Amino acid sequence: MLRNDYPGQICSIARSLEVVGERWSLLIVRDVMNGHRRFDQLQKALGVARNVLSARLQRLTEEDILERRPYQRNPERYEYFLTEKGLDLWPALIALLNWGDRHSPSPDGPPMLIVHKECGGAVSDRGICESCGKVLHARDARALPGPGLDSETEDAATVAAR
Amino acid sequence: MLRNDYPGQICSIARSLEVVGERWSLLIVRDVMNGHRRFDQLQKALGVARNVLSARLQRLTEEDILERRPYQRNPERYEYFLTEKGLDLWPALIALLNWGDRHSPSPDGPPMLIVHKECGGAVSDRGICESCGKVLHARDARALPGPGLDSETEDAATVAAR
DNA sequence: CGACTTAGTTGCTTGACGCAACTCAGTGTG
DNA sequence: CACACTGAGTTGCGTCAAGCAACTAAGTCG
Repeated sequence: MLRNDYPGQICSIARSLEVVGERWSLLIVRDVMNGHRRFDQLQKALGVARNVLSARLQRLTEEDILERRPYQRNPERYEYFLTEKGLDLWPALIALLNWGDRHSPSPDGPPMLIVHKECGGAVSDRGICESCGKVLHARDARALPGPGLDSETEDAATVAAR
Repeated sequence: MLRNDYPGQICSIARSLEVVGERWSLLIVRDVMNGHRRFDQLQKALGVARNVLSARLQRLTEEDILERRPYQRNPERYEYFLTEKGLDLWPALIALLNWGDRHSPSPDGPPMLIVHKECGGAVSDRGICESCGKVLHARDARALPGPGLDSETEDAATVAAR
């Protein structure tokens, strides 16, 4: 049992945070959503310590949020994918993203935009397309670099936009 | 500067987590939403160490998520209230709550139910009333103890339901 | 043959958290 | 008057998690 539990808490929020409330966990989920799938890719994108990344990937895999699939043999190499449970974290990520944009705005606008793949509309804080009104899910949306992203971080942006 | 930052991250999710991603922060916000306003009340409800609670309340106040107001003098005693910024975390909390209910269900059903004050309808994972369809905010909803709450924790439930 | 790649693991250090005890100002009780 | 109690913290100490750097393992490339 890891230490990040909340003993005595019966609420589902607490139960969720036991799993995804650990430092880096949600950012790992976000990056896997944005197309980062391999250990080194995630490590470089996040700047997280390798041992911590290793521990988180293991925990997230155990919790059925990520799935570890081999993509080659000799030597065995693995990629990480989101399960349905992992993809279902999308509304929470969107809520946090919009909260950040609204209350700690960067001077030039949001660093990352989320748009509805189908119609290109902006996505609201509730994960709803503001142009067509549909309630969206992780697969319906795409992240694009926003105006608040300064030039020195362009490479990170282009990776994230894939 | 506290350690819980994510250097090199430009994303708003990371910026949000710098503030509310610390252990206990979101649970404190949840409890203040549910009517806990005083130090000892929060400490007992959460079971968090007093020094940690003290540090979190200070940080959340600095970040303008909570507001500290005196409710008596001699000796000075304070209560904590949510600011608009704090109340705006509601969609994120609802998303996490619903994710927990969906993916790590307790045997007897959810331990806590969120309902629309006005019409009593259930609240969806997007913070939308399932009976009247309105997009809700923190003040429009109320938490009630759910069927998954076992008898031994009834006192916590009644407090949370206020 | 040595350098590079990928995916980790190991060892060490620092810092955050948990726990218990203490403070401080005032109130209530015998 | 002495003593216990309340509320809101603060202090000190030990432990566990996170950061950092170096190392391993299996295979590929030049």
